[in-house]
Amino acid sequence: MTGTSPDFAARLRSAGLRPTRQRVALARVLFGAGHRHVTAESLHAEVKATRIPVALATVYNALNQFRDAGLLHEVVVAPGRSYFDTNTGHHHHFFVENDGELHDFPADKVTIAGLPAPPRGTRLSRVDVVVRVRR
Amino acid sequence: MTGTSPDFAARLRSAGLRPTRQRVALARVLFGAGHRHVTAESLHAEVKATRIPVALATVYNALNQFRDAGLLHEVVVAPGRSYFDTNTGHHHHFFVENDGELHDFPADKVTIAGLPAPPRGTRLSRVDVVVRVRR
DNA sequence: CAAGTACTTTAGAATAATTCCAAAGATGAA
DNA sequence: TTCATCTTTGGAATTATTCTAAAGTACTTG
Repeated sequence: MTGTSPDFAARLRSAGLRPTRQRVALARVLFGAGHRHVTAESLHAEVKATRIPVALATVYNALNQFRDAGLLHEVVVAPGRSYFDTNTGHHHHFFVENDGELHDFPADKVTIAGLPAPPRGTRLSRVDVVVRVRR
Repeated sequence: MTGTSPDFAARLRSAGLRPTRQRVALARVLFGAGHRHVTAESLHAEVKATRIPVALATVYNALNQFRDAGLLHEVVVAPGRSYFDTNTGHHHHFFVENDGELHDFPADKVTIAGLPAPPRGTRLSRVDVVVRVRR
């Protein structure tokens, strides 16, 4: 073999999470290929297909833990729906309003000038740009 | 009197909405003073205080209709919570992550350069910038 | 490697936000 | 006024998410 298959257990461990059977299964689905956008529901459906039993509550737990550990970013674009993005690098989103699709685009070409200073007593956490489009 | 008090009924009518007792009451609360950010729940509480009976379902109906009519903008910043903004002009938001507070800032000073073209088959609807801050 | 402890998972109940529903009520055109 | 149409309403239904307590699993220590 040329490429070593990523060691998800180690990755979880170094994020401070025990590499349990279900967390590893979830990590494999999430981080096994390119960047992904998932909802708890969609991820649950995917992981169930791998024949490893994972409860929906566990998916929610894991997503929140992964996010807290910096393995995922949470993106809120539509009421009542949270997306989790495996791309934790600096980037922004296209959101297709018709069907709820989400696409990344890199932030490195984007310049935002003229932002006002944060309200007093607050410090900047991050700037999210959502470009809403319609079909 | 110098300034005529705004005619909410007329405003609703010209938005294509029947000026019912409850819609007028809601419009009065929403548009009576400066710009507002409300949730269905908070608006419901406010309008109840005016002694005009309005069901929560009606508040949801009205907010959606007002939004569809262009009288309000919907802002989604936190999972499971939608804010409606009476400021329909071009502007962006500060979102204080700790307490869910939302503040407007005008878009006229803000320049965003280097945005990629919308995905094929879509046209731009609008660009939302959310500056997330923490206390 | 046996044990114990702390952390996890689980199913289902609980909560929260929002929408749906069918019946009762209000509005505006004629 | 009359009536057809649009609205409101309370409560049930739905959807997304979190909570809970019991059962299971992982890591540490001896």
